[in-house]
Amino acid sequence: MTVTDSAYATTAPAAAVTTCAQPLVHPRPTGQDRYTISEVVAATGLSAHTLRWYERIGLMPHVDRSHTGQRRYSNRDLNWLDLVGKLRLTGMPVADMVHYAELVRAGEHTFPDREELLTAHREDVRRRIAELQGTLAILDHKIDIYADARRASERA
Amino acid sequence: MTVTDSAYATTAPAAAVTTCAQPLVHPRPTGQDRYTISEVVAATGLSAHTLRWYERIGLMPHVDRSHTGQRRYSNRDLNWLDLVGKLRLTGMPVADMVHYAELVRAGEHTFPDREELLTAHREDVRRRIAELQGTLAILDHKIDIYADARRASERA
DNA sequence: CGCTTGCTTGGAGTGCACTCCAACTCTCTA
DNA sequence: TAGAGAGTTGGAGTGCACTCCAAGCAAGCG
Repeated sequence: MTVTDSAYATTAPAAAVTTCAQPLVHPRPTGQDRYTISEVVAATGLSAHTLRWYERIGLMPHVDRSHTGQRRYSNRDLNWLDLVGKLRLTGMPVADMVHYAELVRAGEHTFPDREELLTAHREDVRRRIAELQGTLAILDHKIDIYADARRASERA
Repeated sequence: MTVTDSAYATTAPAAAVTTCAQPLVHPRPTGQDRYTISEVVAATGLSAHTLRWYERIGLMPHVDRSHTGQRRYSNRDLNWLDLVGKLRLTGMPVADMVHYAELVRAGEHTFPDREELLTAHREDVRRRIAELQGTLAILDHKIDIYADARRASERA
């Protein structure tokens, strides 16, 4: 297992799992390992623009090319995009994700830095969850008021 | 107590605020009902720019003015800004908040619309909490991997 | 051969939510 | 009376995360 294997791979070995009945998230278009950009668009929901932009800003490991210069994404790339998608969902700024990608490229000696970055982000996510739950209570309260008013007017 | 404009003009605006110990939520600078923009800045954490911008885009009810044309915010305005702040924390787009503000201005007959808007938003918030919790699990998993590596190297 | 489809590029444009600027007025204090 | 300091305005600028564009290349098909 190489450095990049462990680093860019988010979850299970994905290509091997073709027997899986209906993977809900990110169906891998073929069982193979060289996907065109449009296949990746279909698999990830990102636009081709965004995929190329991610590459330009250094958010992707080097994507392989066909003999005609077209991108060929590997399963590892897809796994990486999976992680990026999760981090993005949590509102991590792209700049931070780029930083993380740089750490991954730099090699195993950045493990502590990566752990720290993710731990800090986890704290952030926890804080946000708490925040959202607090707001949920306020929302409930206001909705109750409107619902009470509605029930009162329906009775009348 | 009759609150005249000149009475407020002579009151040093910031003086009252500097003493404030650190009440958790939105300390109301004076016990009164006509706050200057800088008092509202101190109370809400929003910038004066943002407060004026909120007004321009229709996110505020009409803010009262002093005889010299300066804004004087009421406690009701502060309460409204409080709600806006909560909604903003949950990532509600400003356009939606403006829509809600319009409904409020339109009167009580918009109660059902308001209830619907808030209910839809609550669903959104719930979805986001679930999303964040899902990501938390992935974060935990990756942090574990790095932590294991660190402990292994510390033992070695 | 021409046509369509899919991909390539750098750079420009978009939408959101602020954020700042220049030029001005008003009031208070020295 | 001069200057500091808080406030006013419309419009321009900023940063982020895309999103689109124009021009061009390569492969497959009739």
